[in-house]
Amino acid sequence: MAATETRLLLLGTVMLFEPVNGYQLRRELLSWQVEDWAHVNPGSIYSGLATLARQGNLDRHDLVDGTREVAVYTSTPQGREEFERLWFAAVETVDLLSPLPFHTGLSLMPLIERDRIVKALRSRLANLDAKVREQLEAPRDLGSMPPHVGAMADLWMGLAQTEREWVANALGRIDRGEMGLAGDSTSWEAPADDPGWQMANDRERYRRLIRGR
Amino acid sequence: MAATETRLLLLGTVMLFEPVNGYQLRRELLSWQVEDWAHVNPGSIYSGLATLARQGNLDRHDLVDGTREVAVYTSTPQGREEFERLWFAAVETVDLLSPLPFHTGLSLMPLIERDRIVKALRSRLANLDAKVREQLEAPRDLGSMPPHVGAMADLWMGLAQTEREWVANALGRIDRGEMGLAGDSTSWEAPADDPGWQMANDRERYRRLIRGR
DNA sequence: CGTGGAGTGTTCAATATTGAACACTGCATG
DNA sequence: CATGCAGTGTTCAATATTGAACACTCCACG
Repeated sequence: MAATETRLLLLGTVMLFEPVNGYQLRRELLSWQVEDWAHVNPGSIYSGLATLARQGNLDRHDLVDGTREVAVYTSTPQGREEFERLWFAAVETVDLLSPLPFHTGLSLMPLIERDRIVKALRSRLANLDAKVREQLEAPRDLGSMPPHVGAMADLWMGLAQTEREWVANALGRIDRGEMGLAGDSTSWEAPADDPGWQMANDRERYRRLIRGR
Repeated sequence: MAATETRLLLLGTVMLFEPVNGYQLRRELLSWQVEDWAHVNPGSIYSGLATLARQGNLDRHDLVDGTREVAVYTSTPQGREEFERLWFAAVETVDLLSPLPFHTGLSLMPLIERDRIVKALRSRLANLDAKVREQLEAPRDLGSMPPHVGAMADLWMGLAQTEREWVANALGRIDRGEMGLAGDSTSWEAPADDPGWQMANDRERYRRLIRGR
């Protein structure tokens, strides 16, 4: 779990679906096609959850569900604070060659208050600008570096520019209430055919089992 | 060494500077500011070299340099083949959320023949186009996904577009012989003040020591 | 000359990651 | 009602990664 985005992702997903077991998380993340970007294979989910529990960011409940034993996780207050911290770091920190934390953060936006999202994105915008300026003003020892290195720097600048525009645009959309965030006038609702009802059932049962101990 | 870009980077850097020891590699990579992107801390260099040696991609020579023992590495024929394989995979494979293999590949361009670079970049261009088309034609269940997910897809498209243009442009530059690659009419030369002479000395000494065993 | 700080070169224990494999429950099929 | 196959939920040994710490040399400075 060196890659802090695994922490962020697991903590966030638990918060979205708690109480929840490892397999449900795996299924959910697969359905987000997260495996395409984050590197979450079954093993790292379970060990990541264990680590987060050991650190006091999650509570582990060993339930007996019917005949079956199942390990179900819920977030702790400390875990929710940790999530906020990680989320801010992921969204504010610019590293164009490791975009995963940022993308992970974006995908977990709904867990953060609207005002704080705006604050974090504005901060990212500033950081992007700073990095671009830094790059432009760098003592471009032209001639001292091979041409392909210069070309790579161009690519980097292009990516920074693209992201900058996207962030600015996103801030506009949020401002106009178009991002479906909590507190927007027209907050987004999941469609009615409801593919997640199964998990909602489990969740309710888990909740009762936790209470009844 | 799950991240295959560490393999690629180490193998390539050894090929650039062989015979070379772990510390020299570390210094060189630091000077490329590689630690900013790839995650190479001292430990992973040494264990990565050990792994590559165990697999027969590198030879390890335990030399006595003056009074000091030093572990010096050279590439094997198998290692050079492996490098080509890894390089092609890194440059051809499009994963916009893990740009490191591509960047690592770009930084090691000088180790690859010009024609093969062109081939790989053309292939990447095709793969980028394919992914973009796929994304556009995806059954955009508009309304079935929260708006922030759609916004993330927009970001992804923008990045793909930016990279596409850069690759097309780079192909043009290579074609006009502006990239300083081996075989270009005006191949690029390091400036004369020669910051690498120290390593060149060590290299020569290591070569003699290896021969004299 | 000793004392210490910077540079060189490497190891190592603690931790994380990988993905194959396990164990179990339905349940459909011949 | 065996057989096997898809789904559920988790563990584990092998491997990789981390970064602090080690051991050494060189050299400057009081």
